Amino acid sequence: MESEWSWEQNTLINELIQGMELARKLKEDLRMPYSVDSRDMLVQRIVSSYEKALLILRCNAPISELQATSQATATLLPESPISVHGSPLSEDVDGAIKDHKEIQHDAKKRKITPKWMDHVRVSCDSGLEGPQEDGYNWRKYGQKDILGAKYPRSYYRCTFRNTQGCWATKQVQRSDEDPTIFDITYRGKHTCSQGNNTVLPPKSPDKQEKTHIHNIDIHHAQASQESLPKFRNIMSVNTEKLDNGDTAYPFTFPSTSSGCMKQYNHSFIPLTLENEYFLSDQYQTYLLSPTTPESNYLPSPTFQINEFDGIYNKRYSESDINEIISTNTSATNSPIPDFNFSLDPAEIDPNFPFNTPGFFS
DNA sequence: TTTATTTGACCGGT
DNA sequence: ACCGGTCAAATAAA
Repeated sequence: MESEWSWEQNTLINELIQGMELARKLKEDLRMPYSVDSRDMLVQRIVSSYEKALLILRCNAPISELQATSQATATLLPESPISVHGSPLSEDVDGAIKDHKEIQHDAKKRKITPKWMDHVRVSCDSGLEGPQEDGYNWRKYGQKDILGAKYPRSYYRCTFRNTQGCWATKQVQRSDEDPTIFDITYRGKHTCSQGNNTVLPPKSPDKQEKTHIHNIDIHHAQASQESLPKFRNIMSVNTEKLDNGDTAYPFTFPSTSSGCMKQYNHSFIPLTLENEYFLSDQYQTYLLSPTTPESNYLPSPTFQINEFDGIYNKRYSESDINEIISTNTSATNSPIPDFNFSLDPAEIDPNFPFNTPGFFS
């Protein structure tokens, strides 16, 4: 928790500094006669930076505060999950209820209590394979045709399930109505190092390259206003209040920080900061600004809940053993967040109490 | 050779 | 019996 907090502090400072630098760039840019697009992009990035910073602050706010906020604005479902989603489909609501029941049922059976669940809606146009990049390493373990659904549902589990006992899973299903939209259901919280440190373990250079190109493409498309890969991230979050009174606070950045978000006014009210935009303008399209590549690796700052005390007592397959051995070597690398920012004292108002006690309280 | 994906089989719940 | 979720052998990709 200590290192996590530190990470959040760093990220917060990073975002604030980034916002400040971008604002300065914008200021310079305004003196030039060119590139309105560039200005738009800068503004978007500034907004995004402050948005994330505020999100971090918010998620570290006292629980009661968060609760009050969410309950004041959200339409509550029966059984109390504060369900929020941007989907116009009532199916999501049903799914949330159903999953909630499943969780309760599972809790009886296996003594494993997934604490929270997100429903994230991501869409992208062609050219991108789908919402696979959400900052975590997933391993596909199944695919199933679902009754009444055009497209099959894919099942993923955390790559580190066996090595670190991380039981996070997700399901990805392409929307019937809009095939460019993927409904992603997250189950369980990451207890692996990528969840704890909220950074990805080092990827292979190859993968890093791919990701980087991916981001560049998005930036370029936005900057040039051509063939914009419209990342419409309609986030929805489902917070469940559990029997023991614990409340887990979902928090997730969009799988990409570039794109366009839309929220419908009849939907539930998410807890996430993005949705404050939706509240202020209930049918607003919000363009997420492109940010630095590393910001794409901002997974959920984890409110660590180690409820997954179930023991993976199934037999290991040969590939699993291989996975354990091979992944352990990389896991010991202790990935260190690469924030790629520097604190230039000259750039910061020395009177600004970044490090005063209580600033991060 | 290692790692990830595919896909039919299997399982438990309804 | 049906359905959704998971397993694991086979296969593909790196």
